[in-house]
Amino acid sequence: MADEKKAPAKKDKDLKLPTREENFSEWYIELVKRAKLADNSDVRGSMVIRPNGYALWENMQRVLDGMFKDTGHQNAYFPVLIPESYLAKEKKHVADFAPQVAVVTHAGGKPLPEGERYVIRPTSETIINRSFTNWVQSYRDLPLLINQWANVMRWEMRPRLFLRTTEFLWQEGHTCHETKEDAQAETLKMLDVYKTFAEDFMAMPVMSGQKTDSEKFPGADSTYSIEAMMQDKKALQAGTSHMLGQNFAKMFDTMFQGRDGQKHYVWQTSWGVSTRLIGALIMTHSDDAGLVVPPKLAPTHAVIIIIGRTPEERAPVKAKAEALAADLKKAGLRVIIDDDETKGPGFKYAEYELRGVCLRVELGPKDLEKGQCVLARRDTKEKVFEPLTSAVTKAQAMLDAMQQALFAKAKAFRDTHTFEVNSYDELKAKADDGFLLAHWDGTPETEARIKEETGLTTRNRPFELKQEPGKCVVTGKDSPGRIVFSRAY
RNA sequence: CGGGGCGUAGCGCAGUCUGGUAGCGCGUCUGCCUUGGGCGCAGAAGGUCGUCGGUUCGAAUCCGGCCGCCCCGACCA
Repeated sequence: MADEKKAPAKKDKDLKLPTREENFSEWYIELVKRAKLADNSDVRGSMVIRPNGYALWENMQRVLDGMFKDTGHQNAYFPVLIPESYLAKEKKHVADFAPQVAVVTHAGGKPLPEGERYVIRPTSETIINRSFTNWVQSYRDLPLLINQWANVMRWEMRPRLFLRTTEFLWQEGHTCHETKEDAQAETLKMLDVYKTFAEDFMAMPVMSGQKTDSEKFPGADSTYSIEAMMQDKKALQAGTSHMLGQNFAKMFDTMFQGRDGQKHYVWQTSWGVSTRLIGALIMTHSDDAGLVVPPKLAPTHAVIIIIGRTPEERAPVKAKAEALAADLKKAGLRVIIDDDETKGPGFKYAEYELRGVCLRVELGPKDLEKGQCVLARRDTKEKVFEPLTSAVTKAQAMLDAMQQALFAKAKAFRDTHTFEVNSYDELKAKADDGFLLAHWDGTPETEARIKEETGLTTRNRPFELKQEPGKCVVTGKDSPGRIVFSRAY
């Protein structure tokens, strides 16, 4: 009695996630940890990607890699260490990346002399161009279409699981072309590949368009992006594609002998998406119960939960579950069976919702009597009783419907949070409301002023947005067309 | 780099103000029980209290240094 302690009881807090409404950022972090997607590591800004999270990445990789191969690209691998001198070759490139680059100053137990130090790649344009210079001799070697899957490192000041980590995984495509037009076409083609991937597989609507000069990649002539809207109405740049022009070719003398017999610099592109996409996926679809992932990328499509009190009850249920699992797998679904007797069904329902399994199949003695099972969809929580004979086709139909529904819901959300604004006051007033389409005079000064005063940045000038002349909301000067402003990750 | 918070069992935390045997919940292990929305009972294992030093008969607790992580801002995919 005397030593009665306040024993924090098992509260909702321990079981449930913070809600998106009360704290979006906390919700995201807790979800990532509780769904076992990733852990923080002891290395600041770095994370451990756990099997549940890595499986998502593997699925993304598989699809994207197929799309790259279909468009004629080949994979290769270049070193993680880049001679520091390479980076220094291009002033703009080095100046913009310098604060983010980790430098290797010691090796072999000794300090490396100045000039022989290495940087850990923040991106690979320079070292890849070093090779390209050797590989390209003639116009017959073009186009050269290369991709690499790799890790890169950028020393970030403010890391966030998946969205911005010091080390991250990505793919970087690097191509060389004979003409400017070919390179420009490649840049836009790969941007479109990203858009297709985002929309058809991630079920995440994106706006593709051109970045402003101040948001451009260091060393590019022009940069294009796909931009998505998260559930907190902030924008997330989900992929970029760069028209590099001849900037890197000139640094590394990457030249070819043309059809005219003369030497020419190649025209280049580069493009990439990263593990940030996992963060985008989470923040686009997930809810307060946990992770929601579109079936096309889900590591697990269905979990069959066996219900029954006694071994006598469970045995026939288990046999039926195994038969059903086999049928589902035959139909191409990724299925697991949960026969753990130490956990109750309620616990399991919550657990698989947290982990983002698309379909829950409940199977118990009562179902066997009726020759049915229960199918529950993750996104809508819709629960149906389905005869076992048609369970496979029903499951497929539910997954298809879920894939469509996730995209439709995300698109509706984005569209209802996209506004045309026609004055600076309106821009300020709606700063937290989503995507704002506004006229801007095109100067970096005005762009910087808007960022300073409102926290809004330009996302891109979307291709799908008809460009009609107007007046800048800040300065009143001429504007060629509206551009998207938003808060952003 | 500035502002804030934190470091005690695998996880979440109490204990620190006011120094005196290291605690609670969850999880884990054993056994029983239970199973259609986060079951129950009994028992058990598990901690150099971030680190180094100081004060003291005695430090998780007081003092000082260091390290690390998280959150909020300035940089970024």
